[in-house]
Amino acid sequence: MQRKSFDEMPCPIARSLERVGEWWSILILRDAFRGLTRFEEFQKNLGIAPNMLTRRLSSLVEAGMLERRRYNDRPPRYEYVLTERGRDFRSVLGTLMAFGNRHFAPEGASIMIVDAVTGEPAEPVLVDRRSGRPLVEPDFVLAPGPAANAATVEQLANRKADMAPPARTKDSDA
Amino acid sequence: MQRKSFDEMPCPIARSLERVGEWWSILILRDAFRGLTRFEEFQKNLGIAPNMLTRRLSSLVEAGMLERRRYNDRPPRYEYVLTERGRDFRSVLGTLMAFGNRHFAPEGASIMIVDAVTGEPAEPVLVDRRSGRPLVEPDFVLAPGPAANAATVEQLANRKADMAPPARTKDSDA
DNA sequence: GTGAGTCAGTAGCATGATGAAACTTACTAT
DNA sequence: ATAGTAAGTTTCATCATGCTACTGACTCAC
Repeated sequence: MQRKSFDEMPCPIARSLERVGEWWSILILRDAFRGLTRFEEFQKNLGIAPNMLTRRLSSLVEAGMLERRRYNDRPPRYEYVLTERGRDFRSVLGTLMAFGNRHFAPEGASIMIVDAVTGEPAEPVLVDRRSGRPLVEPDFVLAPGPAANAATVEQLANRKADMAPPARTKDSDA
Repeated sequence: MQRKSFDEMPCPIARSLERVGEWWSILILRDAFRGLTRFEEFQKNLGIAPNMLTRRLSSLVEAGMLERRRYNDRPPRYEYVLTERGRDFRSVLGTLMAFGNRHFAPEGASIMIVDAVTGEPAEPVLVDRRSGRPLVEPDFVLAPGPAANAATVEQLANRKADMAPPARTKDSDA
């Protein structure tokens, strides 16, 4: 069975995962952010099999996250560099890193984001750019966007308090 | 071949992906944030095969992201609710949603985060909680944490400008 | 008290994704 | 001419994914 595609789903999370959700893809992007560009560099650093690396790099190029470019003509040699879209993935990696450090690093953080000048560790939080307010539960909610379909609208209407713990009501009225 | 484990890697991103990086897992969490709790709800909404759903729910429970709890005794019925750790995954979903909306929603956003009062769409950015400054390239950099191993330290030392485009130097001195 | 429906799964099997190891191509360096 | 490097491709085993059908334990309508 082919892996089911998320691409038809109207959800931006599903669409993103369709491009970067495969095994290895995100780690390749992580390494690209750390400055790796060459096939061999990725291969050594990740311990990935070369055939897998070929497939993942190709799909990331196809998704517009990486650009494959020849840096040497004879012999032909290629490197993979982040595109603008790829660089925009930074915030996702940032939150994922922070999440991992909070929950899966019992020995303490092994890598973190720090102030470039002071060296002070940063504490990444997601906020609204304009107001600067953190995007947390009661202040901000999920809502259908301009391109939402009926199903999305209905699903969101069914429970506005999208991040709420178990304030279940359906049991009674179903 | 068994899927290679990321768990031994000292990287918080790799560790997180080990728990939530499988196909479907993140979409299940997304639905949990939208208020779904029951097996059947997930199954219908995602269009996932029931055996896959069973496996993914179990692994998310094992990872401490969801809690399986009995809400009915006769017959035994279970629901899956986000744990504290699971709720902490919110920021990752938020950035992923924003990223997907920016790059893979040509028809426009179908779902977004809005101000609960005004309905104004939020623009999610990642900032340092204390200073409020956005976590972007020249101001903030990656650095080894207290639990970093030698390899991590060296890799980061090799290129401090972690997000920099192709300012390659290794060609010349290698 | 029989049949239909609901909920939360299991079981069986086809197919495709993942992975290890070996091999290839096209050069450069000694 | 031999070894080494960089960027892959090929082959093949095995594991994960996915579809369909089925089960178990009940509840509710008639």
